[in-house]
Amino acid sequence: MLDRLHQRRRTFAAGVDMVHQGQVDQSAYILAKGWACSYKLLPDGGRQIVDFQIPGDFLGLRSVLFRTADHNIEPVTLVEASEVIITDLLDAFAQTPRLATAVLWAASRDEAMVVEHLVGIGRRNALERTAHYLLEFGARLKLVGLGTKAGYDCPLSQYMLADALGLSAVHVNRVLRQLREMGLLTFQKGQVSFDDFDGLVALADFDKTYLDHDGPLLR
Amino acid sequence: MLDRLHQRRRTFAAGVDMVHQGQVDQSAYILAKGWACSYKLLPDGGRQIVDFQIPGDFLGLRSVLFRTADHNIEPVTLVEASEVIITDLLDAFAQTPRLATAVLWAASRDEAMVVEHLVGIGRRNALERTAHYLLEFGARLKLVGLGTKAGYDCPLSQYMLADALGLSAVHVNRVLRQLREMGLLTFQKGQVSFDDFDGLVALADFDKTYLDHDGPLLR
DNA sequence: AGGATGTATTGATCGATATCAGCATCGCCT
DNA sequence: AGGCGATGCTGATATCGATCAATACATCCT
Repeated sequence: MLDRLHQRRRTFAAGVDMVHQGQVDQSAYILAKGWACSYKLLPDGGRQIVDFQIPGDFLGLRSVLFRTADHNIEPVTLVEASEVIITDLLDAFAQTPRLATAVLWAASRDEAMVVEHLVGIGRRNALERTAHYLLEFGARLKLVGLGTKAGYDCPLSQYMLADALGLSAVHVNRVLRQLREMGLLTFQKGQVSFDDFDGLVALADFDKTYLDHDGPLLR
Repeated sequence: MLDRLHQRRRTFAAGVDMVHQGQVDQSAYILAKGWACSYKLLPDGGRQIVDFQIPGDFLGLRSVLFRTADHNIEPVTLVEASEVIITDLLDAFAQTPRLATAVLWAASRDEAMVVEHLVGIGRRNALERTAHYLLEFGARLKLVGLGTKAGYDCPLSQYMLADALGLSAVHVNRVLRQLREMGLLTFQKGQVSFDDFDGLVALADFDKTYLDHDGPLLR
């Protein structure tokens, strides 16, 4: 059903916003290739990255529901995405009510991730938080076949990681070094390697099941 | 339509969890009276409050969709809430597709609030963050007729505020004092008074429109 | 009345992380 | 080849907010 809603495939260059705050009436997408990030700008020029999107993720749904975007979306790498005409999607709810539940479920999963980041930033220190974040990517990428228990390709710079973790880039660098020296994980040259997966999970208090809730309506 | 889904009215005493992490198959509610909060516990015993719910808010929807709760919900005051049988709700999507859109919209609004808190905790200092939070309550309460531009009743202790803001209770106390001494707002005896609304908005970089997006499907 | 508990308040000290500064490396552009 | 911007890395110092400790004041319980 969802497949029928896919429209033309579009590509976006890295670093050029696909959506920016305040923009109205833009489209939603399903990410096919590459990474993107959604973020908010602050008056002091800083930014907070709210989430990264990887292949398979829905993108821009909230902006469409609100008619005007409340955040920016920027491709981290070259991105390919299929446009979804949202009126078609909403109309489809009438014929396929389960689709509505599925979309609602996907939105809830997104919210759960944001909540997890909120908890991380609010109550975990830089080391735990960074470990948790990189573990989460591992779990998400594995779900779509882009990562293994050993590691994954990660196109993020330390600056982007910092904006996501609420840290300075300098401190991210130190934390990564510390994780490396503790023998837990190595992030170098665009490659994350889990050197001691269980140790990491323990340090970060990572819930290995938190992303594999049952899909929508399985029972 | 939603009204037909309301079931028996239930009351919950302050401080006794309505839902706790890991619990399966519990219900969702619509809050009729009182305040509640959803939070996550951390292994070190600390907690992060993710959001507060006020009358009119949906509560526990995510837990139901996931079948197992990923957070706790605790009444802050004596709470009255109407139970919503979730299978009824999902079934209703078939007859009333707009209901699905409306629920999706409500979920997105919740997510937008969590995102705003994430930005606050990640990139705003304690003063701005506290101001922003208290302004947001003002906006939300005004929407349901429980607050005015001048202020509102707020049953939160400084401890709860601290758990929501990612601060220590001691520091919340100092921040509140500072806001008071700056002539911006007073929070005492369960009463928040905006002494200089515009000054607060400026300090907190508060987007006065961020909660009055058009409702779902207005066009 | 007396004690327990929860909350608000303030001071003193400590520590995690930011900020500033500088250097090294690499790919890209001309 | 040379220059330049982006990124990674490290040291020195500054600052915000945590933590510890103590007091005051309620309310509730006995």
